[in-house]
Amino acid sequence: MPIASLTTGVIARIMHGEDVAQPVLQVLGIKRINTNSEQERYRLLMSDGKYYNSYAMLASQLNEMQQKGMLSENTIVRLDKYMTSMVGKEGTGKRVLIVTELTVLNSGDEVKSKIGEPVTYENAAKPAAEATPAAVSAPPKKEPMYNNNSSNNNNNNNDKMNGTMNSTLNAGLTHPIASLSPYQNKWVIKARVTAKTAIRTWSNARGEGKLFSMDLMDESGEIRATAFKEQCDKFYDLIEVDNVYFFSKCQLKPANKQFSQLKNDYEMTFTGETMVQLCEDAENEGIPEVKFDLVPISQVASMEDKATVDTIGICKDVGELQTFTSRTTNKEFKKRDLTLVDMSNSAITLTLWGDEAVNFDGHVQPVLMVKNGRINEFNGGKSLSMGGGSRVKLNPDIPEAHKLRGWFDNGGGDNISNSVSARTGGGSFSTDWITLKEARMRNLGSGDKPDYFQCKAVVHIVKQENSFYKACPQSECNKKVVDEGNGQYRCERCNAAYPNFKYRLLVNMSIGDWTSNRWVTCFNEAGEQLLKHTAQEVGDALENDQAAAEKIFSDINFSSFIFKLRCKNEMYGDMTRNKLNVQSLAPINYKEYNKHLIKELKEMTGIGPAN
DNA sequence: CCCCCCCC
Repeated sequence: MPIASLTTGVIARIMHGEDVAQPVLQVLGIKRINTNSEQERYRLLMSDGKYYNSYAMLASQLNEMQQKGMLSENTIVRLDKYMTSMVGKEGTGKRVLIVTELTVLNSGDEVKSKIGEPVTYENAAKPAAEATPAAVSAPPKKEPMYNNNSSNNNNNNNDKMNGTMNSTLNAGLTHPIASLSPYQNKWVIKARVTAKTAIRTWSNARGEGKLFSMDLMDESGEIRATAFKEQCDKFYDLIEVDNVYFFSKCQLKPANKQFSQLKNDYEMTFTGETMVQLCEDAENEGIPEVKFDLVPISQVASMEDKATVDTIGICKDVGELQTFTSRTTNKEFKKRDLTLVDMSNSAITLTLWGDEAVNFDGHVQPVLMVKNGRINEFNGGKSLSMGGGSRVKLNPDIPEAHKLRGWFDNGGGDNISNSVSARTGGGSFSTDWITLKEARMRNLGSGDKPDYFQCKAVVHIVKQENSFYKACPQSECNKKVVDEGNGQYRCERCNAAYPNFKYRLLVNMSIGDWTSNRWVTCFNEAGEQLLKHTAQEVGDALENDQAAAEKIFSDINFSSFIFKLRCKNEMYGDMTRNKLNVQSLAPINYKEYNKHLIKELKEMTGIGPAN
């Protein structure tokens, strides 16, 4: 590669405020800055062959280039994106150059030496008519700003800041969120509010107050912003989720990763000088909407405990508000459980917390779209809980939501066959993958308590005979009834006779995985899941329409599922038999199943990537 | 300057 020529003298122009596209510079040195946090920051000594600038910073998203050794001494680079800003107190501050995008044109080894005899740019004579940055001029106000409150009597200062922001906006000079850092404070971002918390109060040894926080997003990334006390009151009503705003004059600080899952090393705090201005729809171009990777509820059953998931469903049932005291923290919590259903004919519990639980009105059975719902496994069932980065959207205006609405309003939710959150008594740990052969070899089910495991298996034979029974119509009683032959059905448990009964399923079938095959029993709910028909439909078909029954049963032959099985020795007279009951079955989620296979392969061979 | 997301 020929050695690229430097843009001679450009550093003086840039540092006096001129915006020069793609200057070519030489790196004369780079070193890590000591910061209070663990954040890595690098300071560059850059030369244009005539001048050098020792106050250049590498934006943290470019740290990797330094770590890879791409920015060694003498390297020639092209600055594709950069900005300058004042650091430190007005008047005494230094102007720094922040590099956010760069391309290496020649490696340091290639160039070998320093080009020219550069001197500090501060020795350069300022241009006669200095190109003033647009941001410092004060054009007339364009729109009302939500800026300092009136208690700040420095009105001049306010006007200047209004001018600053508007003129920057007029010039289209907003900054990408990814470029924000504590090292420069003159910026305006244009960002969509993707989430907003309720106002929360705190009281601790260091004082008390209130706050709310919000998540902001643009094309380059996302950041959390928090407004305390006065700012909390001032901005809470103004900020609406999904709107796009211009923000400026917030304080940046390193994000505490323990509490934030947003992809940003920093977070920001509103200050007395913070300005927020609504950006009208017409100007929103390029600011992305939140993406929801919607997964059918049925699939959550085969996802990992503690993972997060996006899903959408109808709020079919709303639980009462519950209050309890945490045993570990002694704190009181409020929660409300909702039941979401979708067209996978599956139901899942979603738990709301705090004010969201108190204020939730689900009696109109709205559509709920959940972003980053946290999966909790409990006793073999999976439920969703709102936590850290979770958010929920009511009746979103998207095709999926309208489809669900139509489905549900036409009775779609009446025959939910799969309850993802149903507890199967499996303990709070996640279910182990065990093959059918291993289950035998390990004598699973021989202890006092049943054993639970899951496996991928194919349906071999489903027995039609005795696959259903007539049960007591009382909702809490599923006891088999005796047909008295006079149109009455007697339940021994309730000691009562009824004119009706309900069908219940008790399906025996042979399933096989790659190691072995076993006869297993599906009780009612699992049976409905398996046969994809309600017990009523199956019973009707078996009693009245043999051809329909034949189809229901043959349709599922050789289908594969992830089976969750309960294994227990049971006594039949003086015989002990090892019984397997199907707790639930789910379509194979290949992504999750492959994860399990890869893990197994790695354990067997010791070969493979970490994790 | 918050920072808990719990329970069965």
